[in-house]
Amino acid sequence: MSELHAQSPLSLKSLEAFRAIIQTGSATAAANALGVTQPAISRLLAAFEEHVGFALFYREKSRLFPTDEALALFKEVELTLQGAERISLLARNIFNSDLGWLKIVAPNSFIAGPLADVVADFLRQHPRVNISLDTHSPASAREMVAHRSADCGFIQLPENHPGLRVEPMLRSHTMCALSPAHPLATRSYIEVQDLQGENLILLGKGRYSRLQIDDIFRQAKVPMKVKLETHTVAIACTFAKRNLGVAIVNDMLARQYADSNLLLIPFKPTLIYEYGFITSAHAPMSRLSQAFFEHCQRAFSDMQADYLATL
Amino acid sequence: MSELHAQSPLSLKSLEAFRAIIQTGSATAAANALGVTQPAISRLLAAFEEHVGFALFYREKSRLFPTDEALALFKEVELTLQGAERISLLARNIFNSDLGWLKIVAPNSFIAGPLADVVADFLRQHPRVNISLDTHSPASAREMVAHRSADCGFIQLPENHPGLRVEPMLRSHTMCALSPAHPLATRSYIEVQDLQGENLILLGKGRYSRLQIDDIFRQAKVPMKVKLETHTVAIACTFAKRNLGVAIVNDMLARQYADSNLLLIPFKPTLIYEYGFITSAHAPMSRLSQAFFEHCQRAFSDMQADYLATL
DNA sequence: ATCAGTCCATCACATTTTGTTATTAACATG
DNA sequence: CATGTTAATAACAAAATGTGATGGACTGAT
Repeated sequence: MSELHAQSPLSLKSLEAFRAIIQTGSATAAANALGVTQPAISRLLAAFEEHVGFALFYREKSRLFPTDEALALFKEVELTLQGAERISLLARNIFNSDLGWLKIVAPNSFIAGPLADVVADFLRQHPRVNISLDTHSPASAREMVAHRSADCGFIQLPENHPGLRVEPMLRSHTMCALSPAHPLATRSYIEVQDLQGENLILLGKGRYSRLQIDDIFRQAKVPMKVKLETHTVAIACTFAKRNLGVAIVNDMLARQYADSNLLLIPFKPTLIYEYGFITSAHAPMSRLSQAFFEHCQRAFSDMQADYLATL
Repeated sequence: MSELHAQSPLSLKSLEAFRAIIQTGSATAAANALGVTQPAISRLLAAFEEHVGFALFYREKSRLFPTDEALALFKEVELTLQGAERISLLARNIFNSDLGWLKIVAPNSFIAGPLADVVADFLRQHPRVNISLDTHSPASAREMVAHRSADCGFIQLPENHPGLRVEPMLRSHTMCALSPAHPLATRSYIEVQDLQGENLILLGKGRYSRLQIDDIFRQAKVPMKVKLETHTVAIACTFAKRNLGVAIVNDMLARQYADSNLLLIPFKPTLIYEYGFITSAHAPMSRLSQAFFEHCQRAFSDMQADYLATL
C-alpha cells in the first residue's frame, strides 16, 4: 500500500491522454487525436498510472489493453473532463453575455417609454439572460447602484453622486401636451408667456427638471397656475387628454401617448431632458452590464437620430 | 470577441487556485490553504482569467473581489474539482480492491464446501465488491478463465491448459463416507480390499480423480461394484447416509455432511485431491483477482493447517 | 526466414508551467 | 506618519510537458 503515497499530482492532461487512449484504443492514435506526439502520451499515461498507484493497461504484443480497473475509472474520468469542458463553455457564454441576471433600476416613465423596446431587444438577443427591472426613487436608485444592489440604472441628469459612473444616454426636448380642443392647440410652438393663466399639469416636484421649469417661469415673470401635480408622464398625459390643462413633459416619454386626442407641441425656450446610464464607480461593470450598456448606446443613439429627424 | 482565441489551456491547478481564492476570500489565504506562496496563486489566477477571457475579480483597495461572472463560474468549477477528487478516491478504492466485480467459476461442490466461507469473508472485508460465482463443466471453466470471460476459478489439478496460470490451493485426502450402520463403520481406515463386494457410490465419471480411484481398484485387482454414480458430493453423501453403499469422496468437500448418520473414514492407499486457483495467462491478474487470490491463499492455508491437524 | 511496417517505451533535450524569493505599490490602521 | 496587509511583478529554479531519435516486440507479406 506504500505505492499510493508517491502520488504524482493529477493533471487534466493525464486525464485527457487516458481518455483518448481508451477511446482510440492506442497511444499513437490518442497522440494524433490530441495533436501531440506518441512519447508525450506514453508519459502522461505513466504519470496517471503513478497517480492511481496501479497499472491501467497491460502491455502485450506491443499493444495497450485497458485493465478492468481502467474501465472502472474511465466513466469517472469522462465526467470530470466533461465538467472541465463545461467550465470553458460557461465561460464562453459569460464572455458573450449570453447568461446571467441583470438588475436594472429606472424611473417608471422611462421604463414604460424608451426603455421598453430596448430591453425587449436585448432579451431577444440574449435569450438566456434574465432581467429584473424596478423603479425606485432617484435617491434610492442612486444608492442601490452605487453599492451594487442593482447592476445599473437610468437616471435623470445631472447626476454627480461620487459612487456612480454616469454615461449620458438620451436627450429629448420639453413639450407641451394638450388636447386638440385647447385654445393653444393650433400653435406650432408654445412660449412661457402663452401659458400665463393656463392650467398647468406638472410632475417631478423637487426634481432638477422641475426646478428648471419653475426657473423659466420665474425669469419670465409668468405666474404658474399648477392645476395638477403628479409623478408619472402617463398620468399627466391622461389629464391633458381630458383638457384639464397643459402638461409640460419630456418629449421622449410622452410620445407614446400622443394621438388624435393629445397633441405634443414644442415648448420655448428649449429645455433639455437628459438621462444617463449609471453603474457603480466602485467596481468595473460586469460583462453583462457592459453588454447591456453597449446595447443601450446603440439603441438610444438610433432613437436619438430618429428623434432629431422629427424636430 | 477576439480575446477568447488566445485561450491558455485550462489546468486543474488554476481551478484549485480559483476555488481557494473564492473560498478564503484572498489570494494570500488561498496560498496558505494550498501550501504554496502568494505569487503562485496570483499567476494561476491570471492564467485562468486568460483562459476564460475576462476578469474574475476586480482589484480594489489591494483586495480581490469576485465579479458576478466569477461567482457564476464557481459552482461549475467546484463540481469539476470534486469530480477530480472522486477520481483519486475511486482509484484508491480500486487500489485497495474495495470496489469492483469479480467473476469466479468453481465446481459446485467446491463452492458449497470450502469456498463458501472464504468468499463470505472476502465479501465482508470488501463491502463494495460484487462477486458472481458460477459452476461450469471443467472444460468450459478452463476456457472461460483463459479468455477472460471469468476473472478466476478453481479447478481440480492437474491442470495444464496453456492459457491458464495455475496456483495450487488446497489438498485433501480421500475418504469413505458411510452410514454408522454399515459393517465397515468401526474401522479406523478402509483399504481397497475391504471394499470388495461392497456397493460403491462414485462421482466425477471421467475426471482425473475418478480415474485414479479406478486405477487403484484395478491395480489391487478388486472388482468395483458401482451401485450409484452421481456428480455432486452432496448427493453421494445423501445416499451413503441411507446406507446404500460406501461413497468415496474428497474429505474437504464431504466434511460438512458428516454427522451422527454419516461417518468419514480414511481410504487407503492415500489419495490426494488437489484444487488450484486459475487465472488467464494472457493478462496480469486484475487487482481485485490478486486480492482475492491472496485472501484465498491465507484462508486455505489456515484451513489446510486445521485439516492436517485432524488427521 | 526475411523484410517492411506498426506499436510502445525510453533517451536526450527544448519549452512551458509552476514554483520560489525579493520587491514594489496601494491601501488600512493606529 | 509609521506599520502591517494585500496583490502584482520580476528574476530565477524546479517540474511538467513537449519533441525527435531510437530500439525492441510484434504483425503480416513476401
